[in-house]
Amino acid sequence: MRKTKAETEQTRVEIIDAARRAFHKFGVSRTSLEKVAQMAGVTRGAIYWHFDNKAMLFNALRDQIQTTLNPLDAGLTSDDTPDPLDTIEKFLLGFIDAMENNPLLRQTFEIMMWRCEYVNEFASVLYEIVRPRHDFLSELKIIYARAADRGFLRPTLDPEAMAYDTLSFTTGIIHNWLIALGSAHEHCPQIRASIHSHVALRRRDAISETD
Amino acid sequence: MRKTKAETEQTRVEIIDAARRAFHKFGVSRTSLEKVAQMAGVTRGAIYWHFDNKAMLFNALRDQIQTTLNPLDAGLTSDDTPDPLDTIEKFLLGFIDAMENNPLLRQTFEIMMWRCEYVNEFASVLYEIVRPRHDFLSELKIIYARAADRGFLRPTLDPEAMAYDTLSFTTGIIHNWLIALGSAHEHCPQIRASIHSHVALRRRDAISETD
DNA sequence: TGGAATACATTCAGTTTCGTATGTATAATT
DNA sequence: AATTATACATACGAAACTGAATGTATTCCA
Repeated sequence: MRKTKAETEQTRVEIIDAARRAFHKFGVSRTSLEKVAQMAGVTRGAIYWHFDNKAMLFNALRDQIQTTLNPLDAGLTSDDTPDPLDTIEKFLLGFIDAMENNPLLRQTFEIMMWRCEYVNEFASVLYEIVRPRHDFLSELKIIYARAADRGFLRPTLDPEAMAYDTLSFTTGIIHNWLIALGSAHEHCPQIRASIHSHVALRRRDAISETD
Repeated sequence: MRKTKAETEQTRVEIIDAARRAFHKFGVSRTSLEKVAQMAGVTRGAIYWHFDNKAMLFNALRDQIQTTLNPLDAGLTSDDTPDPLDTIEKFLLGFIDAMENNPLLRQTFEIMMWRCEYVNEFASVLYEIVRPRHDFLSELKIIYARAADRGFLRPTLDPEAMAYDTLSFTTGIIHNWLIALGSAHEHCPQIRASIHSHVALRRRDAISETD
């Protein structure tokens, strides 16, 4: 029953895909590898061949979304717009877009937030959640400092404090938005307005403050 | 082996207490009722007497913190300060204080955020997480509208949008703060400054904007 | 083209956990 | 004081899950 390399990679992907659906439906703990195997159309033997255990399978599932996330990060890091605050706004909107249009990404985030218990072998995964947030914070500090330099940030505001504020805001909207999606699949249109007003609040020239 | 009513209530509390420590250490799914019983110094029989199953025990654990949360909510709802923005700031600071000083509260929040999978019988618990946030949002709308009425809010700002912003901010700081606490038990002093600046950003008379 | 490595499927032993059923000493009730 | 309801402890049956061990049909490589 040996497969060609392409077929092998195919089953690997199918296992990960099945695991994502299973984790999302039953939670990570309650999902047995037998269940994943059934949903992938294989047996546990196949899973144990590709992955050491459930934690490794979870990690593979998490790594999968990096392909989607990297271009977003690249857009944040590059300094290609004159107004750095636009960069932040575009990044946040892009993130929401990605979450709306990419069910794979959304499911993975929901699993990480509401369907996984970060203890024992999963405790280390928590670091993988902290790190991108920390990176995001670092990048925000740079961008806000740049915005201050170029005179786009309101003069009284401290770039570092604004970075913390935006990090918290971002964490919060994603959490609350995903909760809202979970309880009822509404489109939540005000989230984009919320992002816009969050950034606008920091701009030097607010709409009616024509100095 | 029948106990008096006071003793009965005592063991009930001890079971809940043990469950909290167990859930926090091992995660909800991986915590067997046998383990909880051991940590409480009883047998599973005692647990099944007081609670139908693990989900009910979890609910009891969640209800326990309401006693701590209610006074905070009361402080938010009451209109006893002239500046409504102060009410918001005080509430947020009070919440952080409570989390810092009350390990029971903190542990319970950590369990709800990182050590529970919201599926099947726990899916309904998610609603219990959504509801207080929704209530908080409603209250924020009222308070910001009041602040606008009394002239404390910067005129260009929409009270409703600000309510969403503050809800997201609050969700975010708590999440990020608890993550930071989990990875390393630092005091995170900038969180209070962050709260202050968040509210200050919405005030009509910012520090250097002496009109 | 034949042997070795591969990509699984199948089987097995062992542990863990749950819910319930039953036993029992004692407090509460009358 | 006898009875009943209570507050557990103990024992039992059944199911689920894991990791490893083994079997096997191919594919790859020399």
